[in-house]
Amino acid sequence: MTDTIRVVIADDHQLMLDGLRQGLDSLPDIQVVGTVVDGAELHAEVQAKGPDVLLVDVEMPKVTGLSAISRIDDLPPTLIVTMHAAEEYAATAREAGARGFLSKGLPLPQLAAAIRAVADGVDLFESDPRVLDAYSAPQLSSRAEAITGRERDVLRCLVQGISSTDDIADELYISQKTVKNHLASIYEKLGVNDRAQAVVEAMKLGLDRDWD
Amino acid sequence: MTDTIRVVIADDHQLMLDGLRQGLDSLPDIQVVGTVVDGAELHAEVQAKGPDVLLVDVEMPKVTGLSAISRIDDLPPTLIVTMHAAEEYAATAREAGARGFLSKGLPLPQLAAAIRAVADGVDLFESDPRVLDAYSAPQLSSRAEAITGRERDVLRCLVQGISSTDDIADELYISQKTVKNHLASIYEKLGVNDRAQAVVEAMKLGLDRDWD
DNA sequence: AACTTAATGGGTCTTTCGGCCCATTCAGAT
DNA sequence: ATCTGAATGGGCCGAAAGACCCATTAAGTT
Repeated sequence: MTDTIRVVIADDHQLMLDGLRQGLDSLPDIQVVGTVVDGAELHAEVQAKGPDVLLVDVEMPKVTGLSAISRIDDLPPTLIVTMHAAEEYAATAREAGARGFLSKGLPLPQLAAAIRAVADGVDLFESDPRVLDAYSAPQLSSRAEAITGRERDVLRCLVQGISSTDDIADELYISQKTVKNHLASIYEKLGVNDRAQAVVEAMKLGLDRDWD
Repeated sequence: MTDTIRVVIADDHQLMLDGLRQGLDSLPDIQVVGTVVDGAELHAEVQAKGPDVLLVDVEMPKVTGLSAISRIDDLPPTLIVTMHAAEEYAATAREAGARGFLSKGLPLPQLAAAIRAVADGVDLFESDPRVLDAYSAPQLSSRAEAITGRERDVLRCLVQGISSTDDIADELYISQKTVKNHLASIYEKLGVNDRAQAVVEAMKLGLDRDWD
């Protein structure tokens, strides 16, 4: 249902950009559509990509994160991240139009939760921190939500390399026929028509993991 | 052939840790086996995990990266990373036993190259920067190396969801028979016996991407 | 009480897949 | 000049997979 959240990141450290891109892209509901290393390029990137959420580092050479976002007319929901736990910028960040203020000391799942929250219209400055709990689990797409528990078990077998009907049946203690039935349902729900494609889709949708 | 390089990372920013872990783990030849947020824990982690390479941030609260590594007896090849391009620490880093000194402004592929280089015994302080070029491509495992170009094409079709013999044949402009031949070779080389397992292995070994 | 859905199972039929035999061509290495 | 390996192709056959019908049970919902 929920479309994937398109994110643009601004940070002067390329390593941080690459790392965040990998981390966020690995989640089924978040997609990094652009990165910039300088506040000066942010404006153009936002216009070009039209992201749902902006992730901006305060500390940047030339144009700081805060002044960069304050000069964007149609600012998408924006999160400010900072190296230091410093609250000093928080007030200014809020004035500049940001929706939240985070430390880089947070683990990635919490960042992801914050992204989902602001994408949903939440203003983290005004909210109880506990609202994040509601956004901690990745939102699966409608296709993925339709997959039942037992079907997930079958998919997990597949991505573990247990691919033959017999082996899956042994693994799950059910008959070969039931395995085939589950697979047929999976094919229909994912819009595929064999095991190889099911594996690809399952990984793309993140159905292979039990949620962190 | 080359075993995967086991890496431990020390950085006080959890986000950076999570990001790097994702980024490096996505490479077929590098595996992050441990992370610490504080220099104080580094010693214990290194003893517990016995990594091939250490990746340490200089700036850390309590115990700095440099003092942390200098008190490790059997120091593995170590790279120091820093936020600032500052050369000030470089000399001290070298004395503390580090093999290289990098800025966080580098893109991830270059970090990966540096990791492979030091894992191979190279001392980046003493070497021409061009040595990194030799380590820029991920080292594929022996199984993966055996895969020929055309077989890779077939694998790429599979991970794109083109899984039936007919579709692959159309995609690659060859006969169905040739597709089956290539698949048979792939199965043998990867030690699998159907397309679904081949997809899983291809993704695990990183054979699905064209190298960055 | 009636309804839905998940999970389990059966049967049948056609298509596809994978294993095993083979040949030809061409490029590069010895 | 020979040899090897990659890439292309053929045929054959048994086993597996996928598509299509179906039923039963148990757990929730309304």
